[in-house]
Amino acid sequence: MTQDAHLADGAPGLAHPPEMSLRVDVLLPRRLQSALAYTTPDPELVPGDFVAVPLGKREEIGCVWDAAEVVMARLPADLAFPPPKPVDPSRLRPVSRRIDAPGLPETLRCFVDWVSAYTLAPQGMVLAMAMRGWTPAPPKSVRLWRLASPGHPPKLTAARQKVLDAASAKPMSIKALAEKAGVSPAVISACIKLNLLEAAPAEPAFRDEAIKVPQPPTLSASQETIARSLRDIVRKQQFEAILLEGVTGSGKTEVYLEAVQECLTLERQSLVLLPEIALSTQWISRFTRRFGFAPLVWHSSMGDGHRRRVWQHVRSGAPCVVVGARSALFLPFTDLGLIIVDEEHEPAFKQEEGVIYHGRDMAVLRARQATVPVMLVSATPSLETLANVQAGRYRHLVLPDRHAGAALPDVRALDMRLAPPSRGQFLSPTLLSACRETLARGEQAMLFLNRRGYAPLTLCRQCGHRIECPKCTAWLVEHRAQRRMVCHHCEYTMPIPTQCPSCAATESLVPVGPGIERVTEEVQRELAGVRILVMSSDSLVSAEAARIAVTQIAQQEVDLIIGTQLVAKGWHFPHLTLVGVVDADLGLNGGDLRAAERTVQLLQQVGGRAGREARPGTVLLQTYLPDHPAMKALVSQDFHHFMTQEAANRRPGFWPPFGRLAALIVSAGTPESADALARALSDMAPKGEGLEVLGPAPAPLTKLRGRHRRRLLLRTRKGIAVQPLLRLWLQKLRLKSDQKIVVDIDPVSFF
DNA sequence: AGCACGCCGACT
DNA sequence: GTCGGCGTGCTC
Repeated sequence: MTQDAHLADGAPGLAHPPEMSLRVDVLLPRRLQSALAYTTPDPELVPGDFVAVPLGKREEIGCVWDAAEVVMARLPADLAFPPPKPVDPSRLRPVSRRIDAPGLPETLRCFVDWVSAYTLAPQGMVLAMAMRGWTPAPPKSVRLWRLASPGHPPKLTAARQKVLDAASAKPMSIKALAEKAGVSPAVISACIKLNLLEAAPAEPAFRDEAIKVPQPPTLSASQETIARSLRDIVRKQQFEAILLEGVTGSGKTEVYLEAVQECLTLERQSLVLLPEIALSTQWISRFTRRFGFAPLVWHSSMGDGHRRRVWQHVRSGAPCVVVGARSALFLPFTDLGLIIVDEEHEPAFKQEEGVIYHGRDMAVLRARQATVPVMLVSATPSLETLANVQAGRYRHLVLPDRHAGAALPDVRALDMRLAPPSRGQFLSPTLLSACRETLARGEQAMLFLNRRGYAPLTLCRQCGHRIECPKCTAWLVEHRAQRRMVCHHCEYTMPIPTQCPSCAATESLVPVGPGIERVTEEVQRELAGVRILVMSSDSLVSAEAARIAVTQIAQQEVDLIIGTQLVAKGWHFPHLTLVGVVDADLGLNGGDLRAAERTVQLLQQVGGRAGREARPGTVLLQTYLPDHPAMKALVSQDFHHFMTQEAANRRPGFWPPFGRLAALIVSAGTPESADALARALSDMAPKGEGLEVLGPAPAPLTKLRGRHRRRLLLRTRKGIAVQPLLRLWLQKLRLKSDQKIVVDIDPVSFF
């Protein structure tokens, strides 16, 4: 365009005032370390606003972010890091436009900054989690308005009173209200301006279903005492962390739902985190029965429409209860009043991919930033949480006994060295006869084995060859139902070979060890005619399938349940009285720091499925290590004694929670490259008082998905922040194209 | 997502 | 020495 054409457009020509050009930082939901700088003429643009910005040739939606100094100022000193060097002002491009929609609340931006600084994940990746569910153009639905309670009663004209009367029934659109009240839309607008009316949540998803009559539970005296404390805590609206502990079946859920009720009474928002979505079906129906309406459900496999509705509802500040997976922490709550983390000890709260964070720990942080209480709930709390109780940081509330007088199950270890199963079988005679007796009494039994498939290993009897995954250091697991060999660590599968891939011998391949398919076969053989239900991630692929299974069990359409991990969850099976653990030692191998703790937590949870009603339950643990502290703890049911021992084991070495860990997982295309990088890291390792670098060691899965892995572990004393050390350390080296380092702060899994 | 840039192999 | 494929990293 020429100068003349410009003038011809009616521009003020030479008198054109220099366009006021303000600098704004915009964070984009992608792999970006920090916000990018843009310019804008709009002085109204504030942090949190969504904007469209040019990025290369494309246009992207991002969020106006707080200036680097502001971000640094709100991080604690030990998480702060040098701000990125400023870009040349001439390179800045202007923001395309502001998007007219509610932005990200400051509390959520704070949370994003903190999570990014803590986990060392790119800030943009963390923002991406906070923007899931947000779409640039929410479908223009008609805004609905409802009565509000204005601070000061303003002038009420006759017309306005008519509007208020009309609005008292239910939220309505401006047009509908005007018609009903017989006034002009202008009166409605005035009411809105005077805060007599407020926007109702766009789609009140939790009132979608017919509201039924709430059924508040009848609480026992001890439950009521705890419930009263929880309600008091919620009413204070201060940050406080509470451990709510109670054995399986003690009615923890009913009790913490009282806290949720209190939060609803305050007209504020509650967030309940569950470790897995599989759990949510039963939880939702329980909640719905209690409150008469359904909660807002949030997890990663929800559809976009649903997700958008939940996001908008939460953003509107309208009171609600969200139940969800850890990612629900990144919802834009504007009036959060309470966070609950159910089954807080569950390792599933740890996100192991992308942004690696611990849902439980981040929940405590989110609660602190929002100055609201957070309640961690478990029958078998993690050592981390118990240490926080011990240190006086968390309040400890304990539900002493099982609800309705049900007794805790009787737990016995079956020493497999003394009474082994028949050759090629995995169920000891004792366990089998216990199953028979239980079924004969018309009760249900459950066998637990945390191993999918037919057998964990397929071996050639001729040459000793083991069938392995070509991409991972792992055996392929035979899945007879699918007629395939499956790798449990990557997507690799192959047909079941008819001859040995190594020596070509036929009929020489034998299964070694049990998986639940093999146990199922054994039960069919030993307990003929028994109605079996298999519960594993292979057999229950959807929430619907899980729901049907639970109903079948409750209605006694099955006699015996065989399951993996999945059966350990909070299910309530009223007729189940016997739980058999096929291989109680399974989780103890592998040199994991928390192997024993986790075994006790898992098996106690599984055992807790037995005898939840009138008839007493029995738990039988098949073990070759009956003297292991974990087995002894399960038999004596003295969880706290065991955890005291665990603490004593970890304290001298400064293992968590008495010190801090960060894992560096090095991976490369070749073993040599992986070794070289691991050595380079090791050579440049930070040194100093109270810190130690362990490794490099081959990661437990030396090869995973075709990549060769090594592991280093940074262990520091309490009070030494690992993040600045790691930043400096990693800054020093340049990675080759095939090399990668993943940082895992506070690792939970050692794989 | 799309493009620049750099490393490495093949060819004039 | 130079061309060009492809893989990584940057985009403000």
